[in-house]
Amino acid sequence: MEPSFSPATVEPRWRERWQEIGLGIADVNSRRPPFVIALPPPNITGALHLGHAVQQSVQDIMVRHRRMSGFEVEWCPGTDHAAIATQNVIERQLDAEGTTKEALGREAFQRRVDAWYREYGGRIYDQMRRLGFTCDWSRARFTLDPAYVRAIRVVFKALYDEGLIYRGPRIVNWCPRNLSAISDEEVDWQEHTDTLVQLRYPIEDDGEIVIATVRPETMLADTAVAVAPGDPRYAGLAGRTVVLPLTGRRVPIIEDAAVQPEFGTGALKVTPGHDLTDYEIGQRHRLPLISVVAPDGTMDVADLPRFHGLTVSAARAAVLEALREAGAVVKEEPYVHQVGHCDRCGEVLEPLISEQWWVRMRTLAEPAIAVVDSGQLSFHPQRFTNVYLDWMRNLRDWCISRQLWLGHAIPVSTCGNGHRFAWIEQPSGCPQCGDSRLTHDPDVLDTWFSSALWPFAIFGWPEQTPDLERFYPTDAMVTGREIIFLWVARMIMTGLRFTGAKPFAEVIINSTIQAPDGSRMSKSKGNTVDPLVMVDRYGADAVRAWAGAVGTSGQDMRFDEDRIASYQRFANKLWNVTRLLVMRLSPDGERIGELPSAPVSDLLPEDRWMLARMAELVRICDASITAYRFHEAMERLYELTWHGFCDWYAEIVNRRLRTEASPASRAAAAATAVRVLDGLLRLLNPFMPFITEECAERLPGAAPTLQQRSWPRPQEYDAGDGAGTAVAAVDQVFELVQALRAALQEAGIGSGSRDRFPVLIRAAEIALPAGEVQRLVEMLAPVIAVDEPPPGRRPVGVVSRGAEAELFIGGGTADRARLERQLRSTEERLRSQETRLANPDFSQRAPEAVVAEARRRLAEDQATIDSLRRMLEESP
RNA sequence: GGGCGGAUAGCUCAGCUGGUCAGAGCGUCUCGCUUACACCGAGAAGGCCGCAGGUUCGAGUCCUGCUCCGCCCA
Repeated sequence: MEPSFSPATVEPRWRERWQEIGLGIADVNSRRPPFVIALPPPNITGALHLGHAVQQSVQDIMVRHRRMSGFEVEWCPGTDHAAIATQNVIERQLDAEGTTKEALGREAFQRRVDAWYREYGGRIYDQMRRLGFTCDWSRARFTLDPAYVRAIRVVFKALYDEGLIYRGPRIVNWCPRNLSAISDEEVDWQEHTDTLVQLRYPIEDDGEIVIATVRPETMLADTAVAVAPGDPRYAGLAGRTVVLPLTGRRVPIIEDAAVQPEFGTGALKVTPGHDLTDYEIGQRHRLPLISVVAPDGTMDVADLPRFHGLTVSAARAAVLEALREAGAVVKEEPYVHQVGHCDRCGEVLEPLISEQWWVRMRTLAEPAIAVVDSGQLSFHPQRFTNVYLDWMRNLRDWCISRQLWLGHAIPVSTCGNGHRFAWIEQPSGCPQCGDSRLTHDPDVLDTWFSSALWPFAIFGWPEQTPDLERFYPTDAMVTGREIIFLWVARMIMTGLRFTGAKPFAEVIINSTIQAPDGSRMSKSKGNTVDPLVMVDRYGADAVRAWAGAVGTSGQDMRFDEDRIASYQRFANKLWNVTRLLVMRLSPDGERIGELPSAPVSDLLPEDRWMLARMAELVRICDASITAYRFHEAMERLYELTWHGFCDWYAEIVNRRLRTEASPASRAAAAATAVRVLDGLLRLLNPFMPFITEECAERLPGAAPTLQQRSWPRPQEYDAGDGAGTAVAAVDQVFELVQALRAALQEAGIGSGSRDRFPVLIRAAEIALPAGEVQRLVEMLAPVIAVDEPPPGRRPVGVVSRGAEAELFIGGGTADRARLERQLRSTEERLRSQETRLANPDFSQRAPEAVVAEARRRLAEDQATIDSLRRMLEESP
């Protein structure tokens, strides 16, 4: 084995092995209980980003753990056609070539898109494979697959026929660049500094009212002025008429609760055609709708040639200038507010009235609220339950149409006689009158409409396929919290409505990784981290272990590359402790053959200590993973592997195997070490699959993959009766060793000293025979135990929990200071324990076990103090 | 405006249902290339757990208020 672990040479080999044996491909006929996750489909045009790496690592950890626990695992991957994103990519290419999609025509454009999908469609899968994810690649789905398209039409038609999908003019977030509607959830709000303008509107007959606005150009479309009900400043004005400057249009003053009296002047210009809030006010008061902005984002006011055709921002300046001329401007001040941008192209969105397709959400939402409310479907961390419920209870109808060139065509046609109908198969005639003059709806569906069906459409729904029967409903949905509304909520609604089942039992929200300064990672800021660069730098195992350690903490986390590096070191450590055992125990230095098993009666205290610690670790890992606290499992695995197994146990085993210990002791050490390492590798496999496979292959009992081995059980690490005592005693010995090392170091003797110093140990409080304590201490510190003080040397006193020792270092180094320091801190702890016990309320009200423990510690500290005092008296 | 989350060693973070819980990694300091590992080993320093009250025998851990920071919704 090489002296250090090299991910770059090891990883490809295991990727190939897993592929060869079909790891991840589920058998629909298996008798094992199923465990199923549908991968939230990434955008097919995208590359793997850090968020994916974390989220998918979490899923792979879950899936690998279940596979070892006896489940038939189906982790179904897929990609999403991401209509707007893809269209933008292709349009940019065309632009670079000096042409446009309109010049190309729909068919040629579609060919370009298909070519793009062919070239990049598999890219993200290749990237996922580099991280070792064990998806069921044989079942990979794409939202434009024919079967998937059919599922979408079936859903659309059902909702349409039920009246839950309708077409109508309403206000939408309009992207003037894409010339398409955008859903509320795809609006990217950014802070802008604009000018808040106060405008004087004359009231008919007499008086005036001053309103505040950041969008003066939309005053051309005002249809009312609103004030808060009961606002004393405007008492009696409701019902009167305002004459708008510039247009001279007469509009009413109304009262509406949506008006915030503290904002601006407390009077609001109402422009239902160009503002969402105003639209709702307009609905309530039956105000007329006026549009002054065209779909391309220019002013559409033919009767006002001064403004007609200007862009909105040019019009803003022009209208303001005209208002100044008219003397209508009262005040202008800078104002910071949030402006909606297109998530995909960054363009400022224009709220516009537009004819669109909508889904009525109310009836779909009710069961989706109930299933979460009743606890049948739960969120982790739990607090996201309310985020979901609040949103669901205030749902607006969902705009599902997009004016794009690619995506799922809205399956609706209208015949020459005006009959409109939804269809599943492309129709040749009107089902009502047979007319064959059909016009298809030109719009396509929102991409989220298709993702909403993901958990069941991937398994062939609406056909009753064996996959669907076996793998649906799924067990868990792992995703980011920004996706709760976009996906999760919609999946729950459609799942319940169309399959009668909740699409997954649990929703696990993974942590969000922020840039090191705490800001959001984004491409535009250029502060993103490429997970594959991290893989190149530290290895896939390190990236995954890091993801496991941060992915389910429920907290946002600043990116810290050093933390990934620390898992690279951990992988190297694991490699080297394996290397140690292989070098000691294999004839060829490459692979350990079968080892004789050691009976419990042959185990030495440290063997039992190691086994008991291992059994405890298995229990902790089980509990943590079950509760989705992967960070806890990873932390404990790291801790015991490095600081339990490598630092202590392997050190001892190394010496036991090299010195002339008895054959029984050698066998016990070898068997225990290999058994524990094998267990650690299995526990670590979900987190770090490559390194663990590579190491496990060199141990007895290797399988083609660790994924075919079983998940460790605590009973495998039986340490015999009284293991608890052995653990406590060995812990005490280790503490004694540390105290000795510290004293030696203080005397200028490093741990690597070739000299061995005599030590006289008194360890009556350690529940081990004196010989055992001496044996362990001699293996772990540069000392040699003696029964009598050697003549002519002054001792250096050492006290630890349950033991004291005298070290005989030549020359007699002064060490009173160390003992005094230790005495002070022990006395301090003793005093606080004393006051605690002296309180009668404590001994009466606290649980007995707590009180007993306090007494035990008090006694322990008292003994330590006694030893320290005596040593201080005796030392010069 | 409403809601949620955070504030614990220099940095990034753990601390489950209140009783060693004051921790880890990185960084810093001191030794050491001891034939598994310098991607290492040994030792050490470093924090009144944001502030103020309260509940309790006992509070980073529960309650209230406040101050900053972040996110979501309107």
